[in-house]
Amino acid sequence: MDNVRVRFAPSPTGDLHIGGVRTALFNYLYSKNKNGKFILRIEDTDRARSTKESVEVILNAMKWLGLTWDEGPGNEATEYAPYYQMERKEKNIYIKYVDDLLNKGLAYPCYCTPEEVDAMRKEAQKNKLPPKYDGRCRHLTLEQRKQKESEGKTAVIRFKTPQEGVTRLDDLIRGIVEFDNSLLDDFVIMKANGVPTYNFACVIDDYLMKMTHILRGDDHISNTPKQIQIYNALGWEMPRFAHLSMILGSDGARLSKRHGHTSVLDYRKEGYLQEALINYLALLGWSTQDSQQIFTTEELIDKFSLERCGVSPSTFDPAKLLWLNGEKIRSKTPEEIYSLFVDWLRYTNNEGLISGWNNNLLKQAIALEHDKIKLLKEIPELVDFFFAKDVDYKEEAVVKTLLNEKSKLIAEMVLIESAKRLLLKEDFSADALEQYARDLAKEKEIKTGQVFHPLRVAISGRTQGPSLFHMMELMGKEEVIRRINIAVNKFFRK
RNA sequence: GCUGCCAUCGUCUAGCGGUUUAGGACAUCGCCCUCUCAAGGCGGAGAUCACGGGUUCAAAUCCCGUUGGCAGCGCCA
Repeated sequence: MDNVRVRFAPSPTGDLHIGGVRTALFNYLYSKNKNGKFILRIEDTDRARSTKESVEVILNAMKWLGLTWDEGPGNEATEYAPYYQMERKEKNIYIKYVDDLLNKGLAYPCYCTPEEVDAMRKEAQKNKLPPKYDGRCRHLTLEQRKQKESEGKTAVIRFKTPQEGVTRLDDLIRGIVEFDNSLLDDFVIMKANGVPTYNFACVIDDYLMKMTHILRGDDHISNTPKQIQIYNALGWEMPRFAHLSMILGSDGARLSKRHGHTSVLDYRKEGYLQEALINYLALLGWSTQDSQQIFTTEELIDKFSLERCGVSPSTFDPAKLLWLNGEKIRSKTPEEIYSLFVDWLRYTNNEGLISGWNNNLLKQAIALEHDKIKLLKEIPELVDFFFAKDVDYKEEAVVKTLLNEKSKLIAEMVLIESAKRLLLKEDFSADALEQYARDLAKEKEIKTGQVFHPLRVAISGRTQGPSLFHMMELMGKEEVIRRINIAVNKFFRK
């Protein structure tokens, strides 16, 4: 099939979910792999729940993730606006086909109230039958319709669903699935307010937009027979369908707020890289034969295929995402991480966190902590001591290392000696400093650790941190000695 | 309730009838490296392939059933 055209069609009624992003991603990957087009269509026909904010969230998330779409209603040169169904409704795109079906006798107005329909369904369910609208308005005469309308009743338009035979779906992922037509009811295609319903607008747009493949969540599979019926009624050729497996939360239920972050943008706020999220999501429901885990987005595009999409649902695992994020960060240069970090500060309005920090020092500090960063948001806490005027001595570190009963005297000696001797040191490189520390240990007949640890705590205030001597080198002689003296004054001067 | 989908280590998965003592990854545990924390390296534990029947010389792989999970059943999308 040439000229593959696929779409992501979210409804703007809330945040963009992980599950939605996965669907968008697979559509995107498929289109790019086939050298086709990826389209974004906002399904905003639910006037009560669609919000502008939600549209913004979707658009921002898509852009952040790099899931750019290739087309829109306008002819903008660089960035397309997506399609909006309500805009298309205003252009009378859908009504035309509603009329068409009405004229062909394949649809009819229904005057039943929602309450009446609801009662029918409940009744059916009570009798262990599939809940259906019973089709009572199907055979209303023109006379009766006029009567209803004169009573001021409003109508919805229902589609006349064939009640016999089966509707067969040849799904690209799941194979052949058959649905008994007797289970379908005459569903609404246009609401009383003149807005088309999802199952209708979706078909009209997919056809008009020349979609070749519909990749969507498994939860849509039972909508498919209805949509197939519309295609048939209109005499249209169908796209191929492919239903993706669901993503569940750790408790086996569909992913929701209870499982932590559900909006993609929350992950951005946490300091995840878009490529980590992309890579992780690609692994849910898709795999390569060799079970490769780490991919660049280009590789994903290159290797993606529907044939290798799985059928069973998967559980979202935050731990693996976190690992992947660390992997992605580690694969970057300190310079790149710095720039990602600055973007993150701007995005989260946290620029204040590094006010007064020397950029160059920050970059080098990032280089020293390179392997440890799992989330961008961790960077400040990892390196802030480099920029502190007063060393913030973490109590635990001090007690454990400096004031420990057994090594207190040694720690004091090491610091006092170091303050003196380092002052005279000309070569302040990491190598030279390490040599100095080892020599001191040897001379005083103590263990190297007994020199290293007090120095680390005195200088940084903590027991953990970057390589001690690189840290000292980066701080410079003056600052190191200043800090050692702070520690001496604070803990050893009576 | 009805209908549909699904079922391999805790999790993501490889596997499409014999090459499997079921492979990889995350998590977990241990060891090594080491100035701490990481990262990295090595290794361990972890799956009677949901269960029960078939088909076959041979089944995780094919068929049927059971059970369980999930989804859908709107003038929501």
